[in-house]
Amino acid sequence: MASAHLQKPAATQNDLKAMGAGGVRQRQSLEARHKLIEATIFCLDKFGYSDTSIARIQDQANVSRGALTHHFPSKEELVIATIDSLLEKLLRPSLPSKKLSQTDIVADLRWLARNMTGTARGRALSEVLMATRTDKKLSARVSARLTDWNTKLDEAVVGFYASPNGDDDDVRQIWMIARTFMRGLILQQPFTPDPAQIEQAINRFGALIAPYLETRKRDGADDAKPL
Amino acid sequence: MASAHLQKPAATQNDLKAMGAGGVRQRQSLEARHKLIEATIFCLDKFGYSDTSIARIQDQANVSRGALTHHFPSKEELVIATIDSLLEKLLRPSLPSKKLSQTDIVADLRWLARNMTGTARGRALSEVLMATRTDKKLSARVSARLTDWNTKLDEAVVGFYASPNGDDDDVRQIWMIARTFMRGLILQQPFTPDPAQIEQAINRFGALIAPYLETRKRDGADDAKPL
DNA sequence: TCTTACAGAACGATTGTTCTGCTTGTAAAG
DNA sequence: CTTTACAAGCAGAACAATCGTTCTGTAAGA
Repeated sequence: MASAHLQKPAATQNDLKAMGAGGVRQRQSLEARHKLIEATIFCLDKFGYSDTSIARIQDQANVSRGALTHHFPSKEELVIATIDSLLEKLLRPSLPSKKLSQTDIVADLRWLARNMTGTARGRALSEVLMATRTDKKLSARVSARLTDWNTKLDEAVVGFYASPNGDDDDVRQIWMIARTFMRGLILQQPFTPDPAQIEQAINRFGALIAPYLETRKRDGADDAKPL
Repeated sequence: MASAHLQKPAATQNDLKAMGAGGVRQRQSLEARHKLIEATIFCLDKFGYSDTSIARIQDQANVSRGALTHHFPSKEELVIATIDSLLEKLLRPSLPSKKLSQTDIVADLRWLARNMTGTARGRALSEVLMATRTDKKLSARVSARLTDWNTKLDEAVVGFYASPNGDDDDVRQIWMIARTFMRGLILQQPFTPDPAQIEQAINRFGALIAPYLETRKRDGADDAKPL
């Protein structure tokens, strides 16, 4: 029989905060898992997917090799748990200070760009996305999660924006294009090292799609911000 | 003193054709280099950057280990030569059958998408681009080539397209955005596996930028097609 | 004759995984 | 409330496999 923690989803900060009690054992376990996932994200961002080795991760996490293999019996498990963590955090970014602008779509796009290319989490996700292209084993295990996540995102987006012609599908498509453009920035950066030029391109892109979007009247929960 | 072939640029098909004569020795050398570079591109596309090892490349190229290390004393040299080859071919795509449409910008964009995400060369380039983000040694050696290539591309683009308001810089920016979007498609694909949806997004993106571009009257050489 | 082109063994370093042992929280039995 | 048994959590050695590089030796064109 598999141990309990292996069937649990990835440990997150929320989880850690949520369970102040609940057993010393379980708490330590979740803490270790969390540390390892954070270390993996750090390494993916700093060293890239190919140079993110088990040794480097356990080094960064200050965790013994035995502890690592105990929580994640294979590297694949660790990567998948990391992806889960990345997706969850990217879907519910905790930005209590800066809410949706609701008026300036270009400003929202800038926030989106910063979230996807200007943070370690965003870059780490890009690294694993690139890896899933060729790693079929990994792809088989995460593709469902990715498409699900994308669908959830679409729903969230439609909750925030509307099309002038009332077509929700067009809103979804426009934002899918926006996300694609943002992801492309990571691959375009080697060609265009000047940050100012990148920023101008983001603004210009925002101007291109702004006519086809309008913010929807908010009528309730404001816990999430769409990517 | 370094050997002559190390100072030469990457061997290309053009080079091979150009020098039918020129010494058996040099010819064999260029041929081996070409085979190795092509094998590297194949492996980058099929296995990804992290799983593209020397052993796999020499296996794919049907070349001995000694030959490989002779032509490329380090893996970095091979990767750089491969990048050079990729950039050159992508700047001068030999498409004698299908010339620039000159009228349908969306069709040109589709061609661009196919070239960047639908070919082994395009995907291989994406792999190394992702690698340069974290591999500082590699980045230091290729960043100048990439920015130069980008500039050349801008010039070519301006030769083909114009802005309705006459601002060439705007043409450059629009096409830079287009290239960025295309690159993003590779990273977006795991989220959107449906090819039809991708194609629709490409068409929609084309419609977004088409109003800001018009084809320039061609007045001469039609050897190159801009990316 | 001498350098280029190649063949292939050998190298230490590092990869991810498996294994054995030890500590300790925890829950059931007394 | 103790005691006891057992699994969870963890430490670290050992593993074969593979990584990229370096080396020595051979064949052949210039």
